[in-house]
Amino acid sequence: MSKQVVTIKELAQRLNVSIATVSRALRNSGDVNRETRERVVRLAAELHYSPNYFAQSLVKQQTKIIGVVVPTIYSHYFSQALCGMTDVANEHDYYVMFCQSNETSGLERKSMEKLVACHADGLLISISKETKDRSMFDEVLSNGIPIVQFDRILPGLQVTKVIVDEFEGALKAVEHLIARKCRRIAHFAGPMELSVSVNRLNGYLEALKKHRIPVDKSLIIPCNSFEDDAQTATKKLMHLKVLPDGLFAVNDLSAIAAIQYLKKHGVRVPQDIKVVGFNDDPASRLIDPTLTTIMQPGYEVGKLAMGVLIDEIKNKKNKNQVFKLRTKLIARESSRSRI
Amino acid sequence: MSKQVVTIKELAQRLNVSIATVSRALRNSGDVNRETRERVVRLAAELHYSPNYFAQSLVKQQTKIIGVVVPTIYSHYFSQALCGMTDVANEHDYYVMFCQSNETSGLERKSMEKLVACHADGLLISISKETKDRSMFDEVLSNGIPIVQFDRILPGLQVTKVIVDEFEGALKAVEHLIARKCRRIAHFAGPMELSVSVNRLNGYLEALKKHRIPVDKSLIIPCNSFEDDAQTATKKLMHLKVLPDGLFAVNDLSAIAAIQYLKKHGVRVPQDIKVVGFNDDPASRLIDPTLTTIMQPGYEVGKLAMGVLIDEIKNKKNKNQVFKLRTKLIARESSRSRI
DNA sequence: CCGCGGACCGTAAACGTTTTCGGAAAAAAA
DNA sequence: TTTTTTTCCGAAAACGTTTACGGTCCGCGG
Repeated sequence: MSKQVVTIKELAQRLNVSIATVSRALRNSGDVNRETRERVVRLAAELHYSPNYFAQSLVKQQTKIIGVVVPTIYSHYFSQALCGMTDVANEHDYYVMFCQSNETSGLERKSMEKLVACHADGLLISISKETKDRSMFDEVLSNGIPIVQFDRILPGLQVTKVIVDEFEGALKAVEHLIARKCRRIAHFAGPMELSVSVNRLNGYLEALKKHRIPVDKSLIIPCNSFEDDAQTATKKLMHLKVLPDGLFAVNDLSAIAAIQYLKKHGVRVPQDIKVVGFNDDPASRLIDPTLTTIMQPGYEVGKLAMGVLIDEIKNKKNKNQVFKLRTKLIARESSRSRI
Repeated sequence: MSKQVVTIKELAQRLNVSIATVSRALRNSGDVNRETRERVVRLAAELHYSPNYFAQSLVKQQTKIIGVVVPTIYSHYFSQALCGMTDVANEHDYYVMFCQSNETSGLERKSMEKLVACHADGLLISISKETKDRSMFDEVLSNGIPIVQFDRILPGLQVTKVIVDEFEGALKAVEHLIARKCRRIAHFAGPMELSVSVNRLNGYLEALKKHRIPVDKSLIIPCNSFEDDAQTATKKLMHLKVLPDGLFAVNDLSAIAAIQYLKKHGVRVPQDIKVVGFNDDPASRLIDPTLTTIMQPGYEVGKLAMGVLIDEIKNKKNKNQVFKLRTKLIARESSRSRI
């Protein structure tokens, strides 16, 4: 930012009026002669004057900046959410300041510090895998900056949360398998530090309980979303004495990796084992067989989170609510009963 | 932003020194007694003081904000680029203000206006499909704000550009097919308003020319990346008198849609027709057969673009250069010659 | 004893706005 | 004419910083 090109002061000088008048004319506030106003407006347009947002922020005590910090944008779900957020931000003339934690709590903290330094009006956060410590969150809050958590939640914070009903989604997924006569259902479980993984596991357990299927711990295999991990998990699965007839994976990528691996080793999907994923990743409709999955409304999560945050900012009120969005089961070939 | 929690003024009062001293102590500039400095620093830490970024920007005449405007983040390639950008921005303590044009020139213009209003130090832009008009770009430039274009370029602007060598990538792709004995090679061509589509088409034509294969216009089928469009394109393809033995698609999504459609209609890939895509979308390694494709270094594009922009800002110099990154061919099953 | 340099710190201007308050002039009412 | 009201506009403070400039005090050399 080299020396501002045209300021309110320059306009004032050129028109032989005070800067106050110029400001009033442009803001359309207070009294100013119709003719004067027109002269001001005309010259402003002519010189492409645009007010310095920061100077305004200083006196208005608001920046119209929303800080967004996500673990990584490199995931279909978070892309969708960011999309929804910026769309809503645009409607309300807010800026979105984008930060990534790259799944580390160090970068997450640094991002939050930068965000309070630039006096963001509010923060939208989905925590990293590492995050345990709430001190930085408390500090943000004590600075009077509202936070809305979405998707990945740090428990214990008195703030509004926008989440997806993972539990119910997982329940639906497993019941879908049970309805298709699966009785030995395996689960690829995500990292237990993440609330979403826990919720999906709990949904799995609840479904079994509901249908009086005993829990077999050897069928619950830890798996960190990464392709390699999913392959090892699948290998473990295939080495069980009795092969399961169903698999509920914590996300689509591991489900897809599993399917690939199973196919390569002569296990047929869905005839021998039916598979359900989670996320409705674009890839899920591209593999063979297409993957049954649980759709999470990422775009809606983003829209809603940004919406309530802006609302809280405007009304200076922490609603401290939990918004839980519903998932949708999308049945495809990987769980079909008759071929 | 409710009334700033703790300001430099408050620190000064509490310590019975002037605000100038506080500022000097914290900035470590000018002379200030060691003991005084320590007292200041200690109290600042204690009260969690963080300077108001905007106030600083006002006097320093720089915001450390980089505006990024992309057509949509809802694409693997742009996600990667954004990722690279934020990583570099972080290293240099810059903010990234994120905007989406949703492929409309209206939103693109509005985003740019907002970005000059908040006095971003520089802009990183990949244009929308609609963009024809350069007036807004000129205005930004005339405000002294440097621009670096990446990926999708609006021709004629005297600014630095970071692009991928689409031409050479397409050339490689088609030569790969030719080397595998394809002689009737079709091309799904993207929208001609986009420089990238044009470059890929030209690469295709060049490859044919180089190997003295006559161009058959009926083999060049327009296709707008969308799934439906790709299906209609594939349908057209199958209705040709003689089926092509190769297909070079403008991007992976249309290639994948084509493969699905071909498979469903009994055409074998790669035996009957070999297919190459563009992008190395994660989906490309998940379908059956896995898709041969051209990898574009999205993350690197982002890193480089942000890097040169920051460099130009610091040195106040528009280098007006073109950085062309190389693609990489990733051979997979969809183009194998022996099965 | 005088003067000088250095160490330390305060005053005030500047950055570009918005907004309160009050004043001048014009118009209306008396 | 005088008073009141209205219309329009300017001065100045405020937002939270940085920084150029100058002042005070101290110690030291002469």
